[in-house]
Amino acid sequence: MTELRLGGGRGSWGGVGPSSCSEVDLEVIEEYLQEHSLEIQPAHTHTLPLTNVVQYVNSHHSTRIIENSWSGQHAYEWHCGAPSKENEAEAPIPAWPYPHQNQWDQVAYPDKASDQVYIDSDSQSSCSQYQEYPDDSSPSFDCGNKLIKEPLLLPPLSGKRKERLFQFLFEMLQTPSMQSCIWWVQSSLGTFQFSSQNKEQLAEIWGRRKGNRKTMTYQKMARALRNYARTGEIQKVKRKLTYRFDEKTLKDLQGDVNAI
DNA sequence: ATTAAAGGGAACTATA
DNA sequence: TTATAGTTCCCTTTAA
Repeated sequence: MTELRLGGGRGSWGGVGPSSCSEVDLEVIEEYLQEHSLEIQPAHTHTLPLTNVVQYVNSHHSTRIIENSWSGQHAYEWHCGAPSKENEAEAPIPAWPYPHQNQWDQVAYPDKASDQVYIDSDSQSSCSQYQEYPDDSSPSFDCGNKLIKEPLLLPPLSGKRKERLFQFLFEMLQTPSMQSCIWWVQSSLGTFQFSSQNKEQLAEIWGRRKGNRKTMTYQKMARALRNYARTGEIQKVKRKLTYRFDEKTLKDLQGDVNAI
């Protein structure tokens, strides 16, 4: 009971290490991003610092919704019935976060993920509500690659309105490389789902982007998500790790993205 | 019975 | 200074 508490809060800062779980993965990813930093810059970024590449992209790319759907029809169904591998096979390294080349601009999504990646699959989800569940352990991407560090670590620009959580999630949903962490269940309805295996990594990215003192966890991120139930941006749906953007929110987000 | 996920109160931080 | 939007902690409940 001798935890050092600084800043009057509950958190102890200064010695807080990163969460144990995915530290290695993040390092790898960050390195990867670093290597590709130059590729990221060009087309859309003008003179924006890397820090904001994603944010910039977020508001300037066109909407291409990648949707992973699944066959479950009831809450929790896929967890037990569907060929979920979540309990055993951990997804490799979650694909990583950065929209390396603003890919969704006119994307042909990565072959590797094509098994379960659909472009704007609303058009494909005509027959039943949900079709396929994403294979959580799928995307093979370049697991061994490294990703950029800066975008994840630099503090956000001051003076700029910080990105909100629901915007971040929407952005991640458009990011092919994030498919192993989050995917559309049904994009037309704004329903999306987190990966049981990789949700923590997504949360970490969020935390880093926000420049939080401590490592963000899914639990904490979900707490923020629950606040949206009050304000309406996102509602929880009765299915494991599944949420839904409010209609208006979804429209706004899509609008932002299309208003290039 | 165990565990992961969900839910929410309360205090706190950072920013506009 | 106040409001907003989380963040952090912690505890309880629910469901598989």
